[in-house]
Amino acid sequence: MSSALQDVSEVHQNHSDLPEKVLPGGIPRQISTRQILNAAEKIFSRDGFKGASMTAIAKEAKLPKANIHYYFKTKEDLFRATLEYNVIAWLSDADHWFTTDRHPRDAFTGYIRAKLRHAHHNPDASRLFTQEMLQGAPHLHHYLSTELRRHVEDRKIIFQTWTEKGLMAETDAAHLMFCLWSITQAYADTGLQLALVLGQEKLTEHDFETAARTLADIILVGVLPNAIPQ
Amino acid sequence: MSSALQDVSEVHQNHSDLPEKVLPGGIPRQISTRQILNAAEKIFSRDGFKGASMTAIAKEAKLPKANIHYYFKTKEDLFRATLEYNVIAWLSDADHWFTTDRHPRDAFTGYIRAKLRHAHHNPDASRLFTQEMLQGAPHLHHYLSTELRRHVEDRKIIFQTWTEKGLMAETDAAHLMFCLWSITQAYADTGLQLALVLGQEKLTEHDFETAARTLADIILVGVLPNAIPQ
DNA sequence: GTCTATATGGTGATAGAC
DNA sequence: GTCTATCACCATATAGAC
Repeated sequence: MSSALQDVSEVHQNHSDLPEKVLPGGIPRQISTRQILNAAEKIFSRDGFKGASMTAIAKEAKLPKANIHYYFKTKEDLFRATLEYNVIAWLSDADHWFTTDRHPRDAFTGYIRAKLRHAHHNPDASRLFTQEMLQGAPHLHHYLSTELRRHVEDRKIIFQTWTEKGLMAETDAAHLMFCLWSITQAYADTGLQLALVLGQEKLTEHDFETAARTLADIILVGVLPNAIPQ
Repeated sequence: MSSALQDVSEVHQNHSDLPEKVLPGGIPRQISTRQILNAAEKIFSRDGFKGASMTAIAKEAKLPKANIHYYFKTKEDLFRATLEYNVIAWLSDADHWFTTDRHPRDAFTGYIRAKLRHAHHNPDASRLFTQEMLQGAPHLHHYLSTELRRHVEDRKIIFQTWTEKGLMAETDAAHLMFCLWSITQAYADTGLQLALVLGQEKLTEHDFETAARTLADIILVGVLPNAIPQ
């Protein structure tokens, strides 16, 4: 299942365009496992690891409960597989926007828009990640302190380059990335509730557009140089 | 229990300085219920509504499980009470910073610092709120579409006044508040995991200080007028 | 008011027929 | 590979002794 960990650099709107080979085994096995993983993503994201039940996942996948245990021995195994297959690839998906040859203006705008698109189209994967973080990231501990940490370190260097070129104000990279990450995360996880506060039924494409623009406006002005407050 | 819904305008670091009368009944009942509610806050915030067990809450509260059911008839009742007692008051706690007579610079700085302090000192209440939002806010539906919506409407008017006075750039109030809210929320809910990414054991006071400063820097420059990007 | 003991139903996991 | 029937266990909730 380690192939699911590799960086998926193309932007995709759902999992159907992931390469077939990420799931091992024959065709019938692939169909069943994918069905199960998609169901698991939905149920785990809504109820958390403890709160989710194998019965609910089986019902969602329209398969007998025993089949789930045939493909994934334990609930724990299924959860890990769901994180790896549905979440981790998605996590680093918007990252190709940060390269030294880009202008920070384009990089941040592009990143924010890409992440918000993901938020809109893969709300379950996003919520699942948040659930895992809320519980203290027991399964992602290693991933956070290695791969994700490396990502942040890379950003730091790119930001420094931009700052030296005079393209960007001096900012703490880790906290800035955390800001961007948490806001886009929030739009995915609690967009419906935000709509409630706004007095709407649900978030429209237009709201995501407004969100992206407001966010980019705030971040950009705050991050680009030559803007002195007060 | 409706008295717990009222606005608590003073900043407090934990629940011990809430007025005694928010919990009805005699002294022994007060002691037990508070013990239970604090335990419930901790367990529900970690495991969610479905994931939490009455056994775990009882163990945390150091009381027999039957006593919990004596004071709060069902798990559902306990959850509602926990939200109302531990969360809703805390939610509107940092709001007194937004008044027309303040300069937006002071208002935003004050709000961010106050909210981050809460995040630091009441991580469980914060996480519990996030858990509830993740599950679609089934218990807070009414609160979101009435009281919280009114809060956002009030902010909108204050921001407009500031904009007219030339103290603030024109910004979408709802999305700006959502930004502020979600970031501070994220520091409370996933601060430990952020620390992991930063390569530390836990978030120190110094990190919260850096967070507050970075955040205020970004937001302020983006929100105050006369700052033209690029 | 407090707690022990228990009723009733749902849980993850498996054995074994097909 | 698939699914029915069933296991041992843990959940919420309550009855009734103190």
